[in-house]
Amino acid sequence: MRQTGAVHVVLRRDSQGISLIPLADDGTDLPGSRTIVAAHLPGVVAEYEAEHRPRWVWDDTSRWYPALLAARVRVERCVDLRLSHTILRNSALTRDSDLARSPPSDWDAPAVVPRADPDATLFDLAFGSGTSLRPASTVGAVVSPGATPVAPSAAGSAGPGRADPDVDPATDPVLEFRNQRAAIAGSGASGSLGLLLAAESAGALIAAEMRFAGLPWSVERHNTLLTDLLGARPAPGRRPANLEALLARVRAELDSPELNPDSPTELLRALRRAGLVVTSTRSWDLQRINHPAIPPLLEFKKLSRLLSANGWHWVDTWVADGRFRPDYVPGGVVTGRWATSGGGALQLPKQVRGAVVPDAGWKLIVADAAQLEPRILTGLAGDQRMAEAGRGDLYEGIVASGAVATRAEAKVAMLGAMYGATTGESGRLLPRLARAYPKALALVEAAARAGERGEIVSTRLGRSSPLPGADWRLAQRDAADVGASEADRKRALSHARSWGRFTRNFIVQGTAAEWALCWMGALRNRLWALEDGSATLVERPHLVFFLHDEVMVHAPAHLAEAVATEVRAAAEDAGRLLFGAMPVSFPVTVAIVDSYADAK
DNA sequence: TACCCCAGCGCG
DNA sequence: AAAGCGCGCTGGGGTA
Repeated sequence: MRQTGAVHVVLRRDSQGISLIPLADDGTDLPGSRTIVAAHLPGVVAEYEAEHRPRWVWDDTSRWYPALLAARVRVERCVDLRLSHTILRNSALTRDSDLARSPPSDWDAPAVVPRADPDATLFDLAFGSGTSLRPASTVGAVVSPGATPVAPSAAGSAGPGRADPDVDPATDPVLEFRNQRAAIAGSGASGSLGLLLAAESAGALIAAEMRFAGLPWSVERHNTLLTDLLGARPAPGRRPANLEALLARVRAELDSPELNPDSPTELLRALRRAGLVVTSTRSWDLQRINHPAIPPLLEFKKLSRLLSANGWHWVDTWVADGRFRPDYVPGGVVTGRWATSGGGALQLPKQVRGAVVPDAGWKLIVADAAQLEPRILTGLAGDQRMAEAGRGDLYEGIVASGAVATRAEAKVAMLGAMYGATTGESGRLLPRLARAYPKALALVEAAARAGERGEIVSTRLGRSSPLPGADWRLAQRDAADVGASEADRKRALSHARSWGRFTRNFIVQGTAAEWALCWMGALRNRLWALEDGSATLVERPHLVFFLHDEVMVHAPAHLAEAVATEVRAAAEDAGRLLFGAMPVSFPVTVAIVDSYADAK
């Protein structure tokens, strides 16, 4: 890999514009620091990117990167200081660092996502600091124009990072970067932590790029789909015809002409008045009841859900120019999984996936990591026998080993092991799984016991679970008191067990999230390398969707097979990155399709 | 009016 | 033949 010039370049908003501050790996100053006006940033970043391929260091990817992408500038790598800070703040590996011992700061606050402001320019949204960078200064004199660098200061810890008296030390990315490098260096696990932070930061780039590119969405197909199921789009405030008809049947059968089925209490009352024994209005519970009102009611619930969650209003709000652009939130879940904000991108029902279609001449490549979490557990535990069972279909392999009789049993038992099932079929099968795969089961059991004691557990790369909350500790304390009642002890035990199920799952879900980040990061690099030339991100094969253990690439049709190959290769990359020589396999199913609905 | 919580259901 | 993890969103229903 070509590596000239600075390894890291910090971007910092200063009173005079934006400073670019080159730093060595350990955070010490390198020559070449300069300050530019915000409007020049994309051009300057593009220059650096072409010449030095630095790792950009910034406070929030979601704040800097969208405007760069809008200016057709893609960066190869970055350090997202806020996401990194959160990991280092909580990791057991860095618990003795200055960073972890310092009081909460601005770096612990959630990212400030710039909200749409009709009067703000693109650059205000991305780079405006609110005080030091109002439009007047943006259009003013260039502080340090073009390629003329500001005179470099001598290398040392007190260089450009403190040169600007207007920079608040509490939010200075240079100081924060140095703190983080020190925490990593002192952790004794700089390899895995470094990989984790690189993967997390790559994820932040991908999240911004996926939002920029958008998920190809056919409003027309979506409308057809809705109309077939619900009837034509109704006037505002009215129900579609099919829904209205179903509701009429339900009301008639329950003899409740005014019934609002969206109100659980009202519905429960109506069902009881009709002589039914019900304690909830959940579809799953209602299914078992034999009454003529139930089938239309279940159908109504299903379609009503579609209408409210992904109906015409949803399309109007979230789909524009043939693209669905959700707000991805990397690290939004404690386990390290992504969350989304708005649009419900991680809950796209199968019902509407037919509306996800590629552009003309393009394909969607949909890939799914098969049985990811059990395989992650295999690697975490170093369970050779489970690795052996997982050479093909893992569940069939478990059956072949003689542990259980059917594939369905193997699946239920594995889920129970990872979630902490105690009763039912899953709980019943667990001992048999434990006999066949003692190493794997011992690992999740140990994580559960740690959680029950209120301790922290960590993923493969070093993301640690939070401590239980105040009410949890209170419950344990009350139960330990001499005057504790039986109810107190039961409550404490229930809390403890519950937290144990969380920590049990945390190590698996969290390590799976790390695997997925490595998979996507590797895939992103591989996709970029597929084509040369000046084509921008969305003119090349690019990621458009991510769903925990599933990715989607939008690519020109002639490259679809090549993309499929890279997707598989990237999965192998991820397995090696996390588990090294451990022979655990991560097969992926890949579908090249003209609609998301046609994948698996 | 604004906000919070719950029930229910979608996804992995 | 169904209880065990992690989420976000909607509509109802309550409170301030």
